[in-house]
Amino acid sequence: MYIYDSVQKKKVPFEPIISNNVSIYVCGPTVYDDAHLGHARSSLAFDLLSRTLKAHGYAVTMGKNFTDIDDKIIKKVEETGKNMEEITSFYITRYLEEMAALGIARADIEPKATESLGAIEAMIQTLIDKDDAYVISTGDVYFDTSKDSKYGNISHRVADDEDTQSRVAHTSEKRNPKDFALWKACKGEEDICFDTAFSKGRPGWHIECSAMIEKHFTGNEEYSIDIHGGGADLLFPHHENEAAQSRCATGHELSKYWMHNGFVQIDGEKMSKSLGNSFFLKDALKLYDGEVLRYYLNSVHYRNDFNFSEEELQLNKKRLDKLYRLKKRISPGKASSINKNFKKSLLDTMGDDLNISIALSLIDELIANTNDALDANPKDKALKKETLANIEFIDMLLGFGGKEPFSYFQIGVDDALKEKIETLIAERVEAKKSKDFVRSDAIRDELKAQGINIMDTAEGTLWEKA
RNA sequence: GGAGCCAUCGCCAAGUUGGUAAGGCCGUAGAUUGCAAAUCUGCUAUUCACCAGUUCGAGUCUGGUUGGCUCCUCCA
Repeated sequence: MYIYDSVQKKKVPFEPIISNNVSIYVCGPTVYDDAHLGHARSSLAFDLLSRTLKAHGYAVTMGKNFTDIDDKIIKKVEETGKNMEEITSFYITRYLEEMAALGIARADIEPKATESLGAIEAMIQTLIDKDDAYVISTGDVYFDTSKDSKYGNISHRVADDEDTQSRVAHTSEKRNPKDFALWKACKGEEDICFDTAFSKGRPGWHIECSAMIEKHFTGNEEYSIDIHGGGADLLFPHHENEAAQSRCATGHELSKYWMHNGFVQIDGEKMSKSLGNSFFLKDALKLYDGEVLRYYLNSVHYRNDFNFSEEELQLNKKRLDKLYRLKKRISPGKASSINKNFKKSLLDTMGDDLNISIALSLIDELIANTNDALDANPKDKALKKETLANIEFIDMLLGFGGKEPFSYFQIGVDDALKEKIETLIAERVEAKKSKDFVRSDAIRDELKAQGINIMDTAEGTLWEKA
């Protein structure tokens, strides 16, 4: 299969460092607030990657961290009076619940910064010993970017020391303007800090990921992991710095491939805290089913920016509905074996750097063809069973279409309403029998007013929630 | 100021190595239906922001113009 490597800036054949095994590390969230749609998109992108690799026969080990030591978390501690652990565990739990609602599998390894302090300290000490890092008078530890001749290779930034335009304030004790903090010494007594040989303090953001990767992945003599992922905004400086410190500490490259997902935008602008245009996942999940959100957020290629709109979401729901209508048509039943050509086409297109657009069009084609065949021969049992198997495969590979089809169309309808609907439908069937179309149409309108659409089929009158 | 990405039908969106524009929504004509809905069939970009170049041939390559976004500060 092929993936797009954002360091080489092109689509390249994927060859794992250890045959048939794939190690992926994705930068996870800093747990100081609720996850927004952007977090969802990143998780979704790499979930899709993991599923695709597995479907291609690879054994995948996925790592995704939680940054649970950070300035913003400390700020939250000060604001709320709660302790750090209370805050981080609350948001971690919430994050995992929301990702589960989107059909995202848990990572195999979910390291936290607080649980990786030993590895972090060891890596910093190694760098200090090699003089690739240095301690300044305050106790802060900086990485010396001039010691890494390849610094800049990840983001393709010119490794000059000019950066006169940079908005980063310079610390006078830094050897080079580009040097970044590996360790921040604590300033006051109330600071949350940990003891080390070099100073009392806490880790910088970049070192966490490098240390966690070294702790949990073995890699080979050339690379620590196969694929390092994250949002496009992490390319610089985060991934550049990770790569540099790991290279200097271990003597080999951090990751063989780098993949970055595009942003979720609102009205053409990146969704972010500072712009105040965040759409939180918890709010989105109140309004829409997780599966619909998943389908929608995955409908645009992972590398492209995604302009979120509720209208588009509704249109995408209609597209998903068609899959479920077909499933309704062939349910209940037992799946037989999948259509080989369909499976191959889907695997091939997803294997081409996750070409979801083609994958979705293949599914639309399957739906149309199957409906057509079923129109011609409604009792084609073999086709029904094969289609069920095809849909099972879609669910496994792409993560939608797995629900029981009748319940899919009844999401958000309570039992009382269900009973009322059934009663009205029964009444309408009687009215239709006696050709009382005025009454039957009135019932249909009444249901429609409540967001319930009905359709008369060969199998009887069916209803769905709009 | 520096670096990069993007620009395809009314809307969303595919389009590796250049070879003659997927799919969805909407619209529309029909089949089916008591009428609808659902389903199916047909139609719907000689054209890929603009200008120039390379080529037998470019949405795809090169240069430029315009517009949008992102990174250089925490960020998925």
